[in-house]
Amino acid sequence: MALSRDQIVAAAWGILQSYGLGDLSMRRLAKDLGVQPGALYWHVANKQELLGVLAQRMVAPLSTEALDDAATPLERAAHLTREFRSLILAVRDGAEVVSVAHSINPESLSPVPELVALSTESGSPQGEAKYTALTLVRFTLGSVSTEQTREAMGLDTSSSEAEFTAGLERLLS
Amino acid sequence: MALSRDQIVAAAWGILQSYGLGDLSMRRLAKDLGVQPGALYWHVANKQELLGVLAQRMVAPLSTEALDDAATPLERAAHLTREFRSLILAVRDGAEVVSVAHSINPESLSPVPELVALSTESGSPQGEAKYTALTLVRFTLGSVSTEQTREAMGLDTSSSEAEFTAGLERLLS
DNA sequence: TCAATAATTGAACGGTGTTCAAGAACTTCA
DNA sequence: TGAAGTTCTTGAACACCGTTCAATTATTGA
Repeated sequence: MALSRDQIVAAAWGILQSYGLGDLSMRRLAKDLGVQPGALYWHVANKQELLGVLAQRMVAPLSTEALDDAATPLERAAHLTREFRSLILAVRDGAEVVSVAHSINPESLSPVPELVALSTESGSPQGEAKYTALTLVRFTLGSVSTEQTREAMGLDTSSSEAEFTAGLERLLS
Repeated sequence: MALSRDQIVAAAWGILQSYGLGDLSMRRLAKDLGVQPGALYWHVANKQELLGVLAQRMVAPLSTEALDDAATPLERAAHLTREFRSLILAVRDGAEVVSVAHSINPESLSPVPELVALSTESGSPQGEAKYTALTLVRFTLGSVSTEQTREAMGLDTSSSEAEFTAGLERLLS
């Protein structure tokens, strides 16, 4: 069967999930697909583009997140941020990958647009809402980055969740 | 003259400052010092250890930061966090380097201990103070990481300072 | 069937961190 | 001074990395 872009992305996703960014090389990817490394470059411009796709895939569930209308915008923002943390935490080196994607496109990558909407809905002026969203996302990325670095080094991460929750509460009060 | 650990650190600092983490390879470092790469490993265990020393060097000015007694603890915390941002922002890829060091030793790397002290001084309970400090540092690292990634890609960074200031104010109110 | 297009190979370019036997350069002590 | 011991450096190798590109093979449409 012919190689396809989707196949490459799927294989890359698998390696990232199971072995981490350190093992996700173009050569390893090619070997897993039974192909020479050069073949990948017909379907994908470079490694960074591939990582961008993986980042989008990681946060994709957020845009279809069920928005419980019973909850207040503030509660929904908290829930969305928690969900964001869970999604990137579940993929090895997820924070590193999403961090670059966020940097390139801070205002359009989930959950920033959703958080801006919620913050506006709860009464913030336009500019303020944007700042709130960016602060939430950058704090979360910083936190998960620390947690995953420690995980990769075999250090204790038992306090990570409490630290994240404390920060989230400070930011949403 | 004999090669020394300090000499290696100094040369590494120079490369990081002027050319960034991408150019800071053990081979490049050896070449700059007029030595074979293997020689470095007599003085330094590995590259990561070296980066740890560079991270400490970057935040070192914070521990001797003049603490203006006229200001409130809250104002001093804000000032210290701003200073932290400036220091890592001034070194190329500074956020990336300091982020790893912070992850390995979250509670002893500056400015965390200093921020804990200030937060306690201003009336926070022990546990709360720690959370405040960690949140401030992780938000700052997330912010500067974004800013430096954009810088390295030639993207606009003119809104970075305002975004940081907005987040800082939310966290210290 | 033949030409055009799409996709893949194989090889190379110029790197990377790290290890280690061998040797050189100093020190110490007789 | 000379031998022994320690400290430091070399040179080569190992096992990788992202990316490019001419040549080649598959596939498709006429």
